[in-house]
Amino acid sequence: MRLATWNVNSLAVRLPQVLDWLAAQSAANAPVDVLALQELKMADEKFPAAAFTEAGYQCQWFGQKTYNGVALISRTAATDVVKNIPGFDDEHSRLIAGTYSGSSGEPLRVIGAYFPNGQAPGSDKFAYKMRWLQALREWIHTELAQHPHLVLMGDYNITFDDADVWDPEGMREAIHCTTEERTHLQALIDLGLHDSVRLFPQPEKNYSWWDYREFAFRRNRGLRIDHVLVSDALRPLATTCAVDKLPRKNERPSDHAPVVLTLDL
DNA sequence: ATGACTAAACCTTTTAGA
Repeated sequence: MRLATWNVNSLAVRLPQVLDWLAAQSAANAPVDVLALQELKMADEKFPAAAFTEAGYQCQWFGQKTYNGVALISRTAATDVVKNIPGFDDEHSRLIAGTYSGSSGEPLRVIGAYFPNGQAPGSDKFAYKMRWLQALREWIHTELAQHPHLVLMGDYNITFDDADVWDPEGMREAIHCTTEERTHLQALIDLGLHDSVRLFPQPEKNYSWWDYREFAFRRNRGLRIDHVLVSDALRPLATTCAVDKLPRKNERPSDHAPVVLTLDL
């Protein structure tokens, strides 16, 4: 199975690129089984379900006007779909989960999430990010008990460490790099999850997001903030995980690139 | 330069992203 996450920064703008990318994966004999999208920035009634259906995919989506919004695009149908963190009252559409079947029928829980940005340490938005992270950890704890094969992927808006930051000195304790955010990320890891990208050899300065300004992509001034976390039971089944920088070279690209995981499942 | 670019909406200006 191949799973991917991609913050598309407006699905209305990026739909052709998403369809092209999915088709290119299939053409390379590496079809994507589940693609988690973030930042749809569209109300549910505007979601282009027909375009995905015509391309051979099923969809679950949870959008909102202007901001946020997440979806799961898949070859097979999802069951037990959950939207947002149960028990956490949230005005934003940030999380969607579904259960899929592996090649031998074993269930795989897939959670796609758009973590809050947090704006700046000390801000109201930062406090919301911390509350959201706490609620996520508590819910993932219960999810892991029910679903040993679990993938939590999306735009985390958090770097693990200096290796994920193009300018670690300049961004010391800045948003996406604070100790408080990284402590929450580590708390997720401590539930029994693994950073798939770090399970495999990677290029130097391996990022998933680059600012639109100042030719940041061309200069590879980026951050690794899009992550694919796999559960303990899935870890031995992971065979590759990498950032696909190709779509970031498109005309009118998203500022994020997809991250793709391959599983022996 | 709390800027630079992109996207959406209350659209020639503001809000948000990261």
